[in-house]
Amino acid sequence: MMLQQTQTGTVAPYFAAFLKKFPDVHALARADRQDVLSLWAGLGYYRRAHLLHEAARVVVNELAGTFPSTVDGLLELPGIGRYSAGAIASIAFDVSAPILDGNVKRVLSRVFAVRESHNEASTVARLWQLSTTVIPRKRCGDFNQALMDLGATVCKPKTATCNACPIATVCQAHALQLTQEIPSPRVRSKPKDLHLTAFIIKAGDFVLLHRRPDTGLWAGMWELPSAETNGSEAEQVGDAILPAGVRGSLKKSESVGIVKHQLTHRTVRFQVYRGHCKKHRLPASFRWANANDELPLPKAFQKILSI
DNA sequence: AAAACGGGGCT
DNA sequence: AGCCCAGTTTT
Repeated sequence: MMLQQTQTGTVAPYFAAFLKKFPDVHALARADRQDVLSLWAGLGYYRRAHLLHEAARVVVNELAGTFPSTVDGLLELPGIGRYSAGAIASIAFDVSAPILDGNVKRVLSRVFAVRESHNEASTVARLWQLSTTVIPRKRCGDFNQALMDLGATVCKPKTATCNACPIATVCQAHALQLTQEIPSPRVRSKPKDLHLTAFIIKAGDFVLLHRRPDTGLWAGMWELPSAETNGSEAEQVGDAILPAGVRGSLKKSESVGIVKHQLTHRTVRFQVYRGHCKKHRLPASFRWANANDELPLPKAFQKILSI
């Protein structure tokens, strides 16, 4: 689940910490979601953490702790789609199932000289078909992993090293000198601008944090109190989002500048303000947090707090 | 069919 | 500054 759209090198330390805390499916199933999110903090695509937690609960509560071993059974679990079901079935259970991830798409496109864009659903369907046809009868899991590793280490997007490729002799793109042209570039939408005003409100060693809703960007994660600005004055933003007690005793807050944070579909620009006050009782969605609390905080807010 | 969903590695 | 990464779910 962590590896979905995330490189293995990035995942490794998160995976180690996660398994140390939750050694098996039972430990994960009875965990608090906040603790699951804390170990996911910084990894991104936080819905994956929620879905994995749900999947663990299904395995324990509805499947008597036994993990599904078929593609169809795996597809029933939250957060497991066609790729993950095929990968788990073939690698863990030696089922002859195809996979199609970013690496395999690129490798198969080149080997079979598929020039159509991966944006087209029909192209992806064709690649799934090809992935099915190339599966061997034995050691299909090893074969699938080899396909992915070939894409990750040899048949790379920009610098394919065909002279080091074990299957260059059967690669149609190589024969036709089309390796650089395949796959054709993906059409991508431009990142949209998101302007947020964020407040660093401190009370001694504590900082005011707010829990985000369970939907949308950074769902269920904690944040510095913030809101979309849309041209309105930061002071009004503060009036709108800060708890009344905090607002009343807030010493003059001052701007500490702009923090830019780049996401795939958003360019987030934080206008950051700093202020301090005494600790107050807070509404349920707020907390006075210190370093020991380990609340799940997205990278964007980790960055702001490290200023 | 398209959008939403993070963050970082690599060129 | 782009492009991509062991994709899935929701709209």
